Amino acid sequence: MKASKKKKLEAAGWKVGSAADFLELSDAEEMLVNMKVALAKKVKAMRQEKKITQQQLAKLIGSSQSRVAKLETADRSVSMELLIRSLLSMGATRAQIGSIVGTRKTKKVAKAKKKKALVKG
Amino acid sequence: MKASKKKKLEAAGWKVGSAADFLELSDAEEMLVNMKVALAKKVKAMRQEKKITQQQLAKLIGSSQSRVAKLETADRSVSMELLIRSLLSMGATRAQIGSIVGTRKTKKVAKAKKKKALVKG
DNA sequence: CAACTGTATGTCATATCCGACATATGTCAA
DNA sequence: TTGACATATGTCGGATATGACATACAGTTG
Repeated sequence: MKASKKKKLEAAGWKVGSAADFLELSDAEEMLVNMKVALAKKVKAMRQEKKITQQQLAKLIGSSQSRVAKLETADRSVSMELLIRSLLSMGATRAQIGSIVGTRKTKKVAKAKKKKALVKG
Repeated sequence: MKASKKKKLEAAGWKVGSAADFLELSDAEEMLVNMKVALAKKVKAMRQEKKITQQQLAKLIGSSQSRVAKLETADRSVSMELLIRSLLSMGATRAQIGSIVGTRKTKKVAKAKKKKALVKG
């Protein structure tokens, strides 16, 4: 978080910690979730492009249809690892995956959510 | 795997399956490992650039020195998730991480390892 | 309507990953 | 040498992710 913003928030009565504080963590957490959602969408897109069912993809990656469904909906029980493994198994290149990971989709709601996450001091 | 290469291998007496075969999986696995190693190196590089100890980084990400050590050596017990989370906690951008994920480091040993992984038919 | 296909959701036992701790190794200075 | 500090390695109980299964839901076809 920028120092100017932090000062403003503190002046408004918000409790803002240091380095490992709530906000920073939630920032990282949010980015992680966004990455997962982006990867999940790619899994679904690639599968549909290949015209195969979740069942078939499941077999391809040695898993089950239900887990593939969770993968594509970015369920909280799925790891980054499995998402990437799935993409690789469908033939995605590291460059493609890197592009997804590195491309931030601008979201308008971000700010509102962030404010909610703050703790009134 | 390219069709030409597959044909060659089969002619030489190697058993080569289809889509979900051993080779493809081990390819994905190898890429995954390579990604992890690249991310691990970045964790170490960023930490050293910030001139902080593993202990301090551990505190920053809510972990322990031993786990940070494993992180930086790409121990098999560390997940992609934790690697990325650590980078984000140190202030890495999605673009930076995406670049690491997407950049393949050419390795000469790859071919030899691949041949070893084949199953004589 | 029923029957079928594809996808989503909930649950569970087990496998994997986690932080934490002890301890080893390595380096440098007193 | 001893001590202090940074990093690596092994282990362990608890937390989380896993594949598998049942089942619900949504289309489509007959």
